Amino acid sequence: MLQCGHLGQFEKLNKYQKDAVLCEDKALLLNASVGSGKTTVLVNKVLYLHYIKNVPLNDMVVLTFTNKAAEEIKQRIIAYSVSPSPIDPKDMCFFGTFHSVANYLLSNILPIESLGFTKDFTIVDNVGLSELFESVINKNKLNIKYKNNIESRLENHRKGIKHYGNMKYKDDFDVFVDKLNMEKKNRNILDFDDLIEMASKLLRDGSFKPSWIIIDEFQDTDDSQLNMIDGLKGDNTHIFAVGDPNQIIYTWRGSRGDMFDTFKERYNASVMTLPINYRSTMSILTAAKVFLDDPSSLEGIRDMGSAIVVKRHYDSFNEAVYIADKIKDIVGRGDSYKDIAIFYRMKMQSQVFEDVFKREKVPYEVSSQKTIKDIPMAYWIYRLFRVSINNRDIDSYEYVVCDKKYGIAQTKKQFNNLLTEFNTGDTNSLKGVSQKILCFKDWCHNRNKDHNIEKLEYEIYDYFDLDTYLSPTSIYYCEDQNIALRYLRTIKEYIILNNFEIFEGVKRAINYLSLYGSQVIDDIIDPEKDSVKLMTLHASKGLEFKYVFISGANYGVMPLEGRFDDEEEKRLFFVGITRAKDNLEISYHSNPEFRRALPSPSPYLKMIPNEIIESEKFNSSNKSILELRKEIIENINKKQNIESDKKLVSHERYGNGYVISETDEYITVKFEGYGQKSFSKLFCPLTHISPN
DNA sequence: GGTGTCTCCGTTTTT
DNA sequence: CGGAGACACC
Repeated sequence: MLQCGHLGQFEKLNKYQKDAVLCEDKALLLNASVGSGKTTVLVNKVLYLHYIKNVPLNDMVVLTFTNKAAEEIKQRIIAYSVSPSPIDPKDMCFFGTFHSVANYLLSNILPIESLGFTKDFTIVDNVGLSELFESVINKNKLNIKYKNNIESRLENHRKGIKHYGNMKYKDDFDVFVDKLNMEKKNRNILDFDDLIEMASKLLRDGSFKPSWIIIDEFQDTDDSQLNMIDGLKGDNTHIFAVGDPNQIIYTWRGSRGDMFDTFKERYNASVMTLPINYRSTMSILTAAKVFLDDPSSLEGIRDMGSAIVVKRHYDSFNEAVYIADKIKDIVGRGDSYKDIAIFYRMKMQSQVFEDVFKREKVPYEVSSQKTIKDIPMAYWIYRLFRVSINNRDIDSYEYVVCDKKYGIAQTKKQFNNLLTEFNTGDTNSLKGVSQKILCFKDWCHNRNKDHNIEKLEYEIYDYFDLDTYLSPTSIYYCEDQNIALRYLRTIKEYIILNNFEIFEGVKRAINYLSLYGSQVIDDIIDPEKDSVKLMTLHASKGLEFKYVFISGANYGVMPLEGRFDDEEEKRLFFVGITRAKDNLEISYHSNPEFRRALPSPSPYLKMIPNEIIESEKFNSSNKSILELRKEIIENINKKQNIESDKKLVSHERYGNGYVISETDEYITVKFEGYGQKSFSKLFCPLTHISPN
């Protein structure tokens, strides 16, 4: 069977990998060491089952945690598609994240009507969910305490914990939960958690039972996801789970540390291992092994390579300057910026690098967990479609009309007038965007079928007359137009792929895309950029780089002091060092700025054997360092002043103040005499005042 | 509106 | 554990 033509790939698999691919046990747990080619095994498993064992692709469910992982798997499978029996991407409809598979099942297969919803439900993102909270509270005049923490209170509630913390005085939270669930049914909307929960519930007594369930990164599974797997599993279903218990770094967000044991017991699973690491030099692996309970589960095949560099810097600023120089060296010797990454424990640690790299002209990119909300144009279009496909989605109507950049209503009064008109639904007297929204369905149905669907994005762009809202004079015009067209193009591609009728297609595409966040348009903003990558240790999981710098490995930072699971912190450090292919450099600071950090190195550094470490002497000859520091600090101050002068706000209690910082959900304001205060924007007691 | 008491948060983040 | 913020009570 191995000589089978289109599986030449098999010959490249090592013994362990091959065994795992060929194993047909009812339940198999593959313990895949770091860098051991687990995705290769997963992809080959699917190909083997499909081409050799004749299991149809749409009889397999392949589950991942991120869209990125799902896309990679699908792409690699397509790449092996061969001409006598090419793979139709449509057959991989059950390949995706837990959420997207749940979405597919609920909108196509499962009887969601029995839970009070219809198949054309809308998925709300977290912003939409917060809007819903607000409207439920206002509508029912509920007294809810700790409004900033509603989400964690809901999570507790779901787990059966009725009281939040040690809260002494009761509020209307129970009523709130009931009303919220009612409102969801009224509006026919589901949030991310609902997708998994409802799908699991309906799968359990349903008849959809695939032959194979394949799960990637199994160590990240949480209880609700395990429930969904349970629901999918029928008497004849095979389960194949791949993961690495040494890379459990997400227990704080629900993944369970004992998931491997649970799996073994519940499904009576056999266990195989993938021990061979192809990625890193022996020095790096030797360091990594120190952090494993069972070092024998990780074998290397590369030679020693360079020693691991451990360096002490005065502080993070000096380190940033030093690394900037070092990066220039590396690039000067022929490697690229994109071969280099810098990891740290906390997001705030990126700032120094950003400031210094900007000044030193080192191209860099901070891996920030962007949501679609961070790309205003994309989010606006998304909300425009939400209300266009569901006219009862008043929250979205408000968003579209009142948005400061693209909206048309400047005041609450103007909005209320527009809303009153909108609610009449009189498409003849309405004008502008309101009319377009209400007529969108008819427009789709009456659209000239002869028009080439390949141009659909431009048709829709013109239909909504988007140019009006993008204001052609704005400096963002071109970028916004690109983003808008890119978003529309993605919708079009989805419609073409699935051969949907236009309105139905848009409706489904919007749900599908809301599970994709900012990735929908990211690649146009950030095309294969050759830049140094800055990210947290958490964000580094799954990636690899030729050069890895781990910054700020001080006592108190790694492991981070506080109520933390030290074992998990250790695994996090392990994840960080095993990203390095050739060179690894770890630093700590003798004068750390972080409050809880001590000037001594992390205990983890002392665990690494001395013979593979090269501790360079601290280089203090850089004369311009003080000047450079001064210049950068001045720049930062100047920037902050300009920004803060612009945004003046007023608060009932604290009086006037200016905005220090602002995110999607929170706004921080400095008041005279009261200092800094942060507010949730949703329940924001602030009003803007003009600078004069 | 002020004061004393209660309660939470610290870090990481995907869908 | 300690500080900041939210809440209750007057």
